[in-house]
Amino acid sequence: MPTAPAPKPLSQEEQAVMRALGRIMRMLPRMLDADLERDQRMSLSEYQVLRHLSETPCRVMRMSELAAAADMSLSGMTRLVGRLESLGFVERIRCEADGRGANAVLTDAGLARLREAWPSHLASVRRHIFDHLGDLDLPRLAAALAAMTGDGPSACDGAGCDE
Amino acid sequence: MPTAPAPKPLSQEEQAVMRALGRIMRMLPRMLDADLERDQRMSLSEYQVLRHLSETPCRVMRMSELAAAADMSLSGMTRLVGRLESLGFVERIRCEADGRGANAVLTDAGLARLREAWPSHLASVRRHIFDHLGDLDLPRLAAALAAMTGDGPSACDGAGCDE
DNA sequence: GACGGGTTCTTGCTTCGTCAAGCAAATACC
DNA sequence: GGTATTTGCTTGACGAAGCAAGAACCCGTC
Repeated sequence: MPTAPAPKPLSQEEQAVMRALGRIMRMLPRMLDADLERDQRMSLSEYQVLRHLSETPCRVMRMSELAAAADMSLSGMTRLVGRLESLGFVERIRCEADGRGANAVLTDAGLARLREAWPSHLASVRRHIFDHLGDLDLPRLAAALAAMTGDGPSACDGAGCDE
Repeated sequence: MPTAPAPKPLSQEEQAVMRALGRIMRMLPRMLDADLERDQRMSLSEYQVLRHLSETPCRVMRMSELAAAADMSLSGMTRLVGRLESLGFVERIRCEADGRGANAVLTDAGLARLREAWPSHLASVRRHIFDHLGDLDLPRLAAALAAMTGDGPSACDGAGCDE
């Protein structure tokens, strides 16, 4: 719809939400990333990849899975895994069943690195996020946030899902 | 704290919040930006600069103000305003009172462009965000979100503040 | 008046991530 | 089997944004 017919403007309350959301979108990633970079010499995206791999049965994931899990393009993931590979944290091995596919495997060094970075990142998350949230109704907040990205209110609530 | 002493891990509920928050951080900006790019051939950051300028008394802001308002580095803003200037939407004029300073001024063309893009962006915001939020308690949500970026719960709630 | 220290912005370089194009393996169809 | 299409990943070219260093300027002191 190139020239939409002017939907109704945001209410005061909606504007407040947008203002806060804007800051979240722009600053939270940078704050978490900066902490990790400063304390652990690791970028947030690198950390996420290691984490995703570590949470998988055999510490293996296809490149495409990894890209989807990290909400990144495949080419972006190629480069990111390339960096991690050159650091020795990940190995890329061709998929036996499908010669086109590549599996990213978390190495022991990679797992060690993740375990090393984990407390620092956790502290950062607590400091920036949960410390300010008080006694808020977290499930309700999570549902509201999840709704915004199209994830239905359900997804995987109760039990252990993949992350 | 390079090697923090293992703070307590996230609870199930906290993990759910983080998961949702992660997706918000990574996807919301991209979705809003993609919509604006597709429908209006304008990036979200360009839009924000035009909006900030339009909400100011004389459609003028110092570069540094603008950078702070957009949570961007000054150098990033220099380049962004450079682009907008070359499009004719902004003019950069040296500050009379302070020869170092530069004022970014929104041109008539820039204001027109903003007004043109506005409905589309508003629709995008409604579609991606508020349409999924149902009858949620918006002030409470806004407060929770604002808390995460260090903005105290107060800031400027009631009356007309600068944005 | 000019010197030094602190602003304010700009510029050079680097990094990250995207898109578009390419290559190779797999699959579908004849 | 042999050709055509699709899929999975990588590569090339590029844009956006950051940092660090530079340039232009203000201001207080001598």
